[in-house]
Amino acid sequence: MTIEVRNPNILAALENQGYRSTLPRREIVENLENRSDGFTAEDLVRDLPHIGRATIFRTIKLLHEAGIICKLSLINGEPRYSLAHAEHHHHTICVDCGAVGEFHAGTVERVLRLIGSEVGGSIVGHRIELYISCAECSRLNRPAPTDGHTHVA
Amino acid sequence: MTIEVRNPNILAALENQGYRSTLPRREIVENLENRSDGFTAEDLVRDLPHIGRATIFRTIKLLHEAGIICKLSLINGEPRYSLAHAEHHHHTICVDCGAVGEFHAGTVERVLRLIGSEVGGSIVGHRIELYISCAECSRLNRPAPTDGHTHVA
DNA sequence: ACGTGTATTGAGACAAGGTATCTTTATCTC
DNA sequence: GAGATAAAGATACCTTGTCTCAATACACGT
Repeated sequence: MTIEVRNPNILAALENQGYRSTLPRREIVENLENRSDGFTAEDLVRDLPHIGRATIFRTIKLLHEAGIICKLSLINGEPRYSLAHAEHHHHTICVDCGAVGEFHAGTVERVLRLIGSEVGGSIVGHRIELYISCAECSRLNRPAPTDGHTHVA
Repeated sequence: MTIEVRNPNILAALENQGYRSTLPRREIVENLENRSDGFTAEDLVRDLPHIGRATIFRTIKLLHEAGIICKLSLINGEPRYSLAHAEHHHHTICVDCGAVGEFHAGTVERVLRLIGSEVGGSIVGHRIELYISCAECSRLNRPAPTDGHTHVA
């Protein structure tokens, strides 16, 4: 059985790190590449029913550790995954349709570094998520309500 | 049975919103006020074994919705809760000891608002978490390693 | 102080997301 | 192709919550 992988870079990256190129991994990577929005582990489980649940989760973890996919959380904390396109970035997440975008802002990084130096100790990392109602959704829907507590910019 | 509540404001806030002041709620609020670090729901379940699990979770949800506690996520996504001290703020979380701090940075808010306007649509909210090794932990431990993927400032 | 309506509780089943274990299978290397 | 070993599949289990429903406890009017 042959699976056509549009972008072999991901598999190559895994192989360079000593991982084997197996059929389930190829199928999962192929499935990932055909997605534009954020997805859940269950999405993959449903799409690839002949692949075991554990393998799906193991592969997601692998890809996450390799920096190939990002794990992000919706406004209510639900997890979502998304293919990483840039090196260092953060995400905009549409609360209505779930579309995920990437952005990078040097200013924000600088300010966080400054804050880190003020509190002492050392900075390990940071997480920034910007929840939006995307252009299309906010045109269609009435303006999305805030939850009253989430930090609205 | 009388429970001494150091800070009656929290209960008052709930009562003002139409909620009853029950014994379990008083006990949970009291327990919360004696904590400085982030805590899990299971911490409360363990500390207050005579209160039902469901009630612990229901009360946490209630307090969260009322803006009295914040829900935040560790670097690996595990949930933690923390008493809110300021109105609008974000958190520093020590990856070694779990200590939670608050900060506010107008610059970051402004930049995020700007980014939101660039992507179109409307901003619903944002989440910012700054993972650190706090002053004490980074003095004791060898410098905390990064996970290689988390966005290091 | 005392019923009474209703919010809340407790117990336990259930759900989502994920990990551990253990046997079998598939890859890679020679 | 054979052999060592990584990885897969099945399944049990874990964590963090949520739902249901009967029993209880608040708060309010009198």
